[in-house]
Amino acid sequence: MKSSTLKDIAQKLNMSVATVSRAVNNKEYVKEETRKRVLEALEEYNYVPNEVARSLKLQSTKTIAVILPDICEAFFGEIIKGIDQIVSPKGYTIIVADTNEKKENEEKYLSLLQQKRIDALVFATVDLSGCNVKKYLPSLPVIFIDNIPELQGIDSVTIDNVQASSMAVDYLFEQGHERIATIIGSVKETTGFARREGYLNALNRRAVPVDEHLIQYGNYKENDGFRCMEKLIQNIEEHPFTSVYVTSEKMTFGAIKALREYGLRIPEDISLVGFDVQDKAQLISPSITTIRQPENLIGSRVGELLLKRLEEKEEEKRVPQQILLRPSIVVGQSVKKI
Amino acid sequence: MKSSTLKDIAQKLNMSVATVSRAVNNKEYVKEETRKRVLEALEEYNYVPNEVARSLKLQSTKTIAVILPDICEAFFGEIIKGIDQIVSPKGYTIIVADTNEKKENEEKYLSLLQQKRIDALVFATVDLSGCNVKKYLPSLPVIFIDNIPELQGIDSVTIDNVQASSMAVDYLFEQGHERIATIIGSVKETTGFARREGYLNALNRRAVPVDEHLIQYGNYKENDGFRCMEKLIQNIEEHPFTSVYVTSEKMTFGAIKALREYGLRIPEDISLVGFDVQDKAQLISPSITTIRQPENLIGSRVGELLLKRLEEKEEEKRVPQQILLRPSIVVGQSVKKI
DNA sequence: CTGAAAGCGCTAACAA
DNA sequence: TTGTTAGCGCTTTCAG
Repeated sequence: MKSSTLKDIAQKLNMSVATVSRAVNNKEYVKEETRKRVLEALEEYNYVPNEVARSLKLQSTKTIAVILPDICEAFFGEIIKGIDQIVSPKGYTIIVADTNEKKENEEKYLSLLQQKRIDALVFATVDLSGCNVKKYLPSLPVIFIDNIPELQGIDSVTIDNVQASSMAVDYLFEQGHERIATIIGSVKETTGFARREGYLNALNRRAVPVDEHLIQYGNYKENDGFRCMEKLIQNIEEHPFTSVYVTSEKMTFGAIKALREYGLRIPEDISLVGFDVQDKAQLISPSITTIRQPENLIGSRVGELLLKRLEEKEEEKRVPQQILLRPSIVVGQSVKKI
Repeated sequence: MKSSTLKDIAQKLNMSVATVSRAVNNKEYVKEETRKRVLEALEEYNYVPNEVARSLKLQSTKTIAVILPDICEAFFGEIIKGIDQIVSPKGYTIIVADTNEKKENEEKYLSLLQQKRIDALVFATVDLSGCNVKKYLPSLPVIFIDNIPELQGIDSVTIDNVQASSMAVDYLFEQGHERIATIIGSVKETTGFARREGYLNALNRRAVPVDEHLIQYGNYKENDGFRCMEKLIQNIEEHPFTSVYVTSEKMTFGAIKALREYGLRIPEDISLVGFDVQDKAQLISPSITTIRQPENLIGSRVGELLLKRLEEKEEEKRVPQQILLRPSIVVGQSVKKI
């Protein structure tokens, strides 16, 4: 059965569309009896509100877009769920745009979404210059997650990456490790930079000298983790270490493979702390001690900030927020006490 | 800078909105010079087409919704990517709705999406009666994936689940196994039913008698896998088996844990074939031999079917398609040759 | 409390 | 080739 419009209903009931509209939207100034008649008619004639028309009139689509590099990463999935929990009760829908880690796709989606007149944007960008969003920033609430571009006055929700690294290194210290190697992502990105800071801070706090050879830089891929670990192993004579802290999930996997390939056992020979390692099945052995981000919390904080921005009238006065959340450390069996 | 409308542009250029519209949309009947003037003005006055207005006029939002039970499952992530690859070049955007495996959320989203006037729907439902979509079916292309409700005349894209089970069981036969246990999902769902069929067929083809005690039924959760495996193990004296075929990823994990808990080694004591097991890091040992679905292909076939349906005029004549795709078997080290 | 009418931004039939 | 106009379905102001 075809659905009908307000006008259809109004005609059937011999009233004006204005009245029907008011009744539908539970507005005041409608006689109780009128409202009842309308509500019944809605059922009868199968009325389904047309959000498109409404959006056009109200200049708001009640739609939030999330642009992310890879929807298959459980990290983003959890965040989307967290956002959804908060915003969907308020009638917002989420559009997901997967860029496959390509900057040009970011551009493409940004333009497309602007045409679709989204109300707000959550952005996990790979373009740290952020130049491709700059033009939308004044007109649209944008919240960054994961990596944060080098822009002034933006909103973001992330974990405290400095603290994350400190937690990892402190834990290794507590277990008796002093020679701690690390594999870091690109320090051009905020995550990489901050995670190195946390590592250095933790060493400094204990007055442990930094051995630059124990710091390897990759680009978040599994391969980089492998390569970096390999390098560390090859130099282990001159630059010995008893443990390694790897700062992304994929690199952690790569590092583990390298250790296996070189016949080094975890944790007997080398202790390891990973990052973001998700082992739903708990089938990896030994189980990996890892830093974890509170994805769901990130999502709900994003959702809350989103709603706040959406309600604000004067966007000029908006004071940008950088929300930092606490990471946690999940202790497994990959670190040996010495 | 605020973006302008067709009307704005028309005024600046002293022409009618119709002409500007034609120029913008690359329609015919526009003098070359006029077109050029318009195109330049678009830049200058920062024109961004308003898809909302266009949707209202054209009665099409160029939006496809995907309703799924859990966006964190990589299975669905890959499918979304596959769909996106096909439909986004045609200007379609994807809305994702995560139901958290709850039927009531399906209802909620269905209604919401109807209001948003989506053009088509991809549905991984948990409601096998399918009653909640029935009312939309005539007016909207709907394609089912994963589970298929018991409805006549619907479109779907899935793997051939009968074949999947046959492949698993045949492989075990080839490795010398004759006493093959299995853990099956709910046979009320099409996936569970078909996977059991495949198992039974494979046994029949080799004239191996079916021992009903070797077939356990769970509900796709990890816990079910554990419980079923436990039951099999406890009855192993009266109903011996040398291998087990588990028909979902989560249940596979549960089964593995049960085997470990009972001190049974894989594959030395019991061989195992899993389903959908994704071991990106290849860190599970032994690596699991598993049936795999071609997620990306499922996605692109869905995308193609979607476009076809979207282009068709007369939906009355639509002949429903059930597309069955070939699963594959990934051989690991969890099956012992005997 | 209800109705008439304008208008959100766009497309397309029709007229010029 | 261009312009005029109606209208997609809705909300909201203003009058009644």
